[in-house]
Amino acid sequence: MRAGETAASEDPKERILSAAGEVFAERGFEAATVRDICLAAGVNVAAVNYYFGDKQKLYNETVRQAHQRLVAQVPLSPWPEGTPARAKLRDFIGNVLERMLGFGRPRWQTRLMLREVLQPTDACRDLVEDYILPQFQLLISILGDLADGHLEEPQLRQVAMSIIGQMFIYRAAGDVVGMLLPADEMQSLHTPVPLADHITHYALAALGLASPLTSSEPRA
Amino acid sequence: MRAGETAASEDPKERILSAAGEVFAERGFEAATVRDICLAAGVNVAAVNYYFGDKQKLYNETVRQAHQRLVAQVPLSPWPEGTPARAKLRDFIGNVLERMLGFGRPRWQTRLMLREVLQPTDACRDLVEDYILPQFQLLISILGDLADGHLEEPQLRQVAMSIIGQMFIYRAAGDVVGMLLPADEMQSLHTPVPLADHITHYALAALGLASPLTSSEPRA
DNA sequence: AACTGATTGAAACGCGCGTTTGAAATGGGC
DNA sequence: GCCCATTTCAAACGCGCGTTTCAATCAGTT
Repeated sequence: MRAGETAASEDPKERILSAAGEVFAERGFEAATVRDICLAAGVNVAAVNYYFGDKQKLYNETVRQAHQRLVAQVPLSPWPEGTPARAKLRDFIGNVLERMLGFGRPRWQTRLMLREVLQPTDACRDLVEDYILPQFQLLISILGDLADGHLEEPQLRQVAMSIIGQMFIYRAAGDVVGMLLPADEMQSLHTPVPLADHITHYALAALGLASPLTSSEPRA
Repeated sequence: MRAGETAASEDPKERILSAAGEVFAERGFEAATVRDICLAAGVNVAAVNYYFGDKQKLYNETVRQAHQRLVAQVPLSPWPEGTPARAKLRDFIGNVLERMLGFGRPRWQTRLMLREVLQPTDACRDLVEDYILPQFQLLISILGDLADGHLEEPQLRQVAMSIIGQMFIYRAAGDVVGMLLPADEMQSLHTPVPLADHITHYALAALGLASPLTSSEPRA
């Protein structure tokens, strides 16, 4: 009866992982129930223990898989040689924002990662080493190119953290951000593309590589 | 027998609220148990229901009280007239960071607020209106003074959100930040005072009101 | 068709949770 | 000293959770 299903996968293990991703991301480990996950996956409650052992192991596996898929679908250095550093910066920021806030890809993957960042469990160390740290180092290297020897590593890291913070708040505290801003502005200025422009310009101006935000001259 | 207790309050209602604050902040609403809270408060399990009705009402009351205490102890405009805007900016950033990251005051108060920001419940709307929005508007007005008419309100709000994001990440994702930075640097450069200097300078430089981060000239 | 190991299913188990109970303890007013 | 409202306490209740059970079903082999 493989014509009966609409969009569900054949393999029950896959279906459970996918449903678990959504439920864990939405409600967190504690509040998510095995029964809800199994209902969403269309399998019996016993299936979780049959395939994964227990709820904790299912969670670990869900995080591991979500994290590996994220790593796989994010190329680390997509630029042809000779690309100007400021173009790389703009691209980097745009990509991260698109991944964090955009509507491509299932939302629950990054939401699950966010939960780990906000309140790390055992699964977090791998996530940082495989996914976050490489991106952080890429940003540092771009900033190093931009500063051209005028900034020490510690200062580069400070600037990098500033840039990440500016993106992070929209993902982590989006609801409250929405309460602080006019609704129309939220949709026009605080979405991936204009935000990427702003954060990039803000950084370049602070580094003396673009005109200050207060002037209307073209960028240096 | 008021000499008998060491640091515990007399009033059981107070003791429950205080214990609940710590436990809710540490583990979240779902994972926190009424039994743990009562054990920490040194009262019987029935006391929660006797004084507050149920767990949910206790949580609401805990958030409400933590939020009101925060509001009460944060003066909104502590500057004498004529204080330069850039000094106000440095003060504002320093104060927020000190409140978020510093070791004065019980940690659980801001941690509870953070939980509300990350995943708002009913208690969040009041928190935003009474506590966060006024601070946000104060920051906007400081930035307005600094920009001196060269920036429109929407741009001011973008810059304000950038500044808040730079502080917020340290509070919300401190664990992961610690994994990305050398341990000694975390303690020397990413603590309230040096961070406030950095974020202030970053903003002023971006606004063209201080020398770029890449130069070693004194600030303009 | 019969056997066999892997998978599914409905029902139940034990446990810890929030909550309730009803009696015991407490303490101020007469 | 007694009364009565308030507060405390140990014990229990009902429920939903993660987990287990074991019989039913399925799929591949002979």
